Amino acid sequence: MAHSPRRRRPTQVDIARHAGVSQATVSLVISGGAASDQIPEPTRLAVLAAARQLGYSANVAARSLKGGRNRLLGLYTFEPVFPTDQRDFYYPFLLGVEEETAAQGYDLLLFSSVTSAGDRSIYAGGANRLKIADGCVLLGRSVRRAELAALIREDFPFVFIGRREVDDGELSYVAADYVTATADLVAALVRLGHRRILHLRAPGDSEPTRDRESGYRRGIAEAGLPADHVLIETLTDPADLSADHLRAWADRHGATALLVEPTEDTRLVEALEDAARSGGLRFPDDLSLALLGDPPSWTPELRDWTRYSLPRARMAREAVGLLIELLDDPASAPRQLSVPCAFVAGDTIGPPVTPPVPGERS
Amino acid sequence: MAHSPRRRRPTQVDIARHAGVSQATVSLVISGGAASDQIPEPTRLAVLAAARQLGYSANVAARSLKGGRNRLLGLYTFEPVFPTDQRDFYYPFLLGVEEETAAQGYDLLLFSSVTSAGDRSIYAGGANRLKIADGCVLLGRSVRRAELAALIREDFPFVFIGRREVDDGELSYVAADYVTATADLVAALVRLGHRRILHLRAPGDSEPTRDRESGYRRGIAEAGLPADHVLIETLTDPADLSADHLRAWADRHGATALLVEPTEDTRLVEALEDAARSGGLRFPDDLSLALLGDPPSWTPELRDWTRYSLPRARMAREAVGLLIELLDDPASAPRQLSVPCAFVAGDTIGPPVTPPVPGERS
DNA sequence: GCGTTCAGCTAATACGTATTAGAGAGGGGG
DNA sequence: CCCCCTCTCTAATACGTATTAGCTGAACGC
Repeated sequence: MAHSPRRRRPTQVDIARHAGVSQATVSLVISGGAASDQIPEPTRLAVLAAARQLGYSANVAARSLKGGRNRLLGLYTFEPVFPTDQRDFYYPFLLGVEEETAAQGYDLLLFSSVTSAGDRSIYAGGANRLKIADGCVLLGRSVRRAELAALIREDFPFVFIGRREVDDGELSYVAADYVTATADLVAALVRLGHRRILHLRAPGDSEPTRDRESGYRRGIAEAGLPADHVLIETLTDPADLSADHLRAWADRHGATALLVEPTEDTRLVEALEDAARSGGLRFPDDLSLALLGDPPSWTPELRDWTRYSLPRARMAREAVGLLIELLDDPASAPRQLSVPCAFVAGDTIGPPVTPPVPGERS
Repeated sequence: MAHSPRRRRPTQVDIARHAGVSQATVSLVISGGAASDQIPEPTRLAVLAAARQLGYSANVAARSLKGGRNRLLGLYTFEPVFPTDQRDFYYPFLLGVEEETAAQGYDLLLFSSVTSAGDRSIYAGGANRLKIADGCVLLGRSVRRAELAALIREDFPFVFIGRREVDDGELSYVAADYVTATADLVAALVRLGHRRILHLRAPGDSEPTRDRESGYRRGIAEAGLPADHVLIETLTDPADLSADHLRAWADRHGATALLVEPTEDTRLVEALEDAARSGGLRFPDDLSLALLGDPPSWTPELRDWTRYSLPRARMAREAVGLLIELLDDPASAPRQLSVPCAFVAGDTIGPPVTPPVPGERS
């Protein structure tokens, strides 16, 4: 079968010609929700019939150029989400965003393309790609602050999943309350009798890491423990989580419990599983250990880690809801939402086994 | 902080005024890769300086309005993919589509919104929603043929993942070769000594189901078995897969092996697991059983089913590649790709245990 | 018969960019 | 002095839609 050269997409002008009306009328019928009432039924039907017959669909570019809406929400991630071992971490967010977007009657645009320069940037080719969407949900740890600031300057509506700060102004976000959740975890350990609790934090100073540290410090302070009980180490490489290494760290600080900030990939928890299995380190028999967040995988874990759990799907849905509120009221100021983390009791903490260092406050 | 009323973004006109040139010159400098050489250095630099100073970024909508393309590929699924237990089945497709789309420098638009009418239709509001994208990958079992036909009539570029047929013309698809894979599975069973092999097929007559049945029939025929050895039952409800029911079916047909077409949700395989566990039915000790496709979950299975496996990620990537070829050469005819399934040996088939029915051809 | 009102439509325009034809200046060759 | 060429830049236009001001004809009141 000979294949016809691709026809030009029908425009409102084509429909107008076909239905014997003007382009303006077509526009009113097709998209003018309010003004559409003023068009009498016969005309409306004629236009719609012509539209259907010609296979019309609006040109997004033209529509958004004009300032109209596309009923498109974007999802932009600062890290590649899909084909890595990080996907298990990000997938629940994606799920939530997708679900709520659909529920609100929007379609979802995944900004995934890497530019020719190999640069995964919002501003590619001097243009803000996100602008095709009405608004955007942002996600990811390795934020490029400059781009965030530029988005704010441009007044582009977006919501970050996770607390983010920029010098140049406020932004909207939906964040998990790491501070309270971490402080609560410290309190739980103190109640069990722990006094020296080591916090293994991630390198860098992204907000999630900072918030966990704040929560840890607050927990220590609220337990009435002295300042020299603030024990923090930075975990640069998950490979350092060998059983021997963990024991050495605990001994050095006299710690009986560990609070570990998990990574978004699978390596950290795998290292822990390995320390327990082949390293002979038992939780909580030798050491209490709690995770400051979810193990990355959403598949059943080998261990039931004591931890708190981010309500990822809920955060995502809230973010979409917030974004749509921003869209509906463009004059509104940036807003911040905080959602609590869920405590998961697990089975990796218990009473301290190493006796407290002599001379320590009870 | 008071929030400024949304500022107007600087445009090329603003830059032009600022730099004392025309808008056309600005356009040439900013985006005219080739023509940019013809602009003398001082002018170029002046324009770029002005652009930087004003914080210019190009308006995508305007750009793509002019050019026609949005560098957007769509993904439309005929069933809701995300929030159901079908997601494990569809997720690998999504993964592959996303990956290849990104690799090709496109962004991915997920058509997920349900229209106001509650109708999950391509044609909503008298318009073809898909047209927002340059082209579209389609996916799903419960195809609405009429819509497919309409897409073909409109010359909208799309590729289906899975073999589909429409009366009105040809369409492009990337399909798994169910026929060969199923025939091969029959041959494997025959080699083990099976003669009476029961095929449990899904209800309905979608292409995947038809292809599996064709493969089954071909396998029986190629093994030189007579026509009365073609044993087919339709499995309406996965709950019918109880151990008792399976035994009854096998007895009625004198079958020693079962070929089961899996569903896209988790119920079927769960029923099988259950038949084995609480129903005391052992594979392959009591009965050989192979799946005509993947168990739905991509998480580790309890049983290692003998089966063939669709190369879902690869099919998805091929579909995207094919779609982009269609876009690059609009005059090209629809194309069909077939990819082989991978045989997974598993541990649920073995020699027949019930002795062959007397009088049967060896 | 004249003004008024109203429904039902259209003409015109703006949105920001890319592209093309060509204007204007300057110079060199005949 | 004229022709032609090059170099640098600009005016004009198209892209498809949304929106607004306003046109037309009919109905109505007085």
